Amino acid sequence: MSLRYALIALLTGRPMTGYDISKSFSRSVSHVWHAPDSQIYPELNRMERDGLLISVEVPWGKKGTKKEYHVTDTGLADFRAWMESPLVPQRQRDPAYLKAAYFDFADPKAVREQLRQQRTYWEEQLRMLEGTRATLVDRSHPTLAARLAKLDEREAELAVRFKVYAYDGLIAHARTELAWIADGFALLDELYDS
Amino acid sequence: MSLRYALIALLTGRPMTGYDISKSFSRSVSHVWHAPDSQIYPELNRMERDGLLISVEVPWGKKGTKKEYHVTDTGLADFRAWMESPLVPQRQRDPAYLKAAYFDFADPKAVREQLRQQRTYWEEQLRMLEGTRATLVDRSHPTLAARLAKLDEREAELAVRFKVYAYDGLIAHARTELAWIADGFALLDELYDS
DNA sequence: GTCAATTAACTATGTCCATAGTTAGATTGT
DNA sequence: ACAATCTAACTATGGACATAGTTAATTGAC
Repeated sequence: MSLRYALIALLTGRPMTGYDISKSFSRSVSHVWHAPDSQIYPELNRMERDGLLISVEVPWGKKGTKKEYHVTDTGLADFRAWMESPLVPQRQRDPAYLKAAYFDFADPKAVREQLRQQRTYWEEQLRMLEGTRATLVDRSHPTLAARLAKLDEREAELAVRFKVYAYDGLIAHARTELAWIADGFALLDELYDS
Repeated sequence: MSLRYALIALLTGRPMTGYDISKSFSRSVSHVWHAPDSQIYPELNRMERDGLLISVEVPWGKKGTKKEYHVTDTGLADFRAWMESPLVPQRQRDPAYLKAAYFDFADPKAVREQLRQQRTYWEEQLRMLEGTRATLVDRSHPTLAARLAKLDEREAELAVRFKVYAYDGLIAHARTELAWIADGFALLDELYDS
């Protein structure tokens, strides 16, 4: 159900086509919530059916048209209701921890290689998160900027601070993963090399 | 596909019935990997069909029987292959971060209440993780103890250290969440109260 | 002028996962 | 004696999600 609210959240910034949304998801939104096209398009249709969004046909080139989705009052009310509803804690389901608990079943070289890949992945994540965080702070992030244009300074301040707060959480998470990976290398050195 | 390997991992400790496994999952295993009955039983059947496990009918009481699942050599080889295969990074899909990014849409009181609930949840998680970690270190954890009985001291040391390592990662994760939640309270104080 | 890349909007299939049951024998407490 | 609880092994249904396509118009590069 969270995809629905991720979509409303994104569309509060500015109206978008399914394609725009898909691109946003594969760029910055996926840091907070990942979804592929095959989930986005059907969900947009269901949301329009449920009255949370309305689509407006907009011409595109000479013959083409595209559908721009706008959040309705119902959609916004639904979003606020969800925002104030209790959070369902996520179940643990990260294969990295499962594997780590059984590293003794694998060859140390293969383990080291996996840790290197994990480190590369999280370093890249961290770099991207810090990059996006900076565009939030200086208000140059495109979707955020569109939303801020509709708000007064006090509201804009709140919107920016909470987005930065969310990114700070993601950044802390990435740093924690990297520290854990570094501990993993140290543990391998201790157990297999010396 | 990771459920399959979580099941083999668990069964390397000792043979178990589906019911034993289900109980283990709702106790300690769910820290590393969560799964309900409705996933466990069908997956055990598929794994037996695929030759990764064999089930042995064991009498239970006067008339009843139960099926005890054992890991086959094929199953163990499959597990080792998975352990050495590259890890697929998990996509971000935690509603907590999505919500945090849009806290300005919710009433500050409702936000505070959610942060309190999150804090309670993660404090409880942390308490349980630290409790289980202690039973790993002193080797009193039942499933681990069963597995250690089959290993020599060197192998046992490795098995224990990697399990503790995995739990240390989970504990660090829980602490990071708690620190982020504390930052959330501080941010609310700054933005709404003073 | 044409060819590749991009924009747009999907669909199809299968697995994963959550919620909520069911059926039946065994054990324990009173 | 019998009720409550536990052990055991499921099933049914629907939604979430991944992977991998399809079709067609538009725009930009050479």
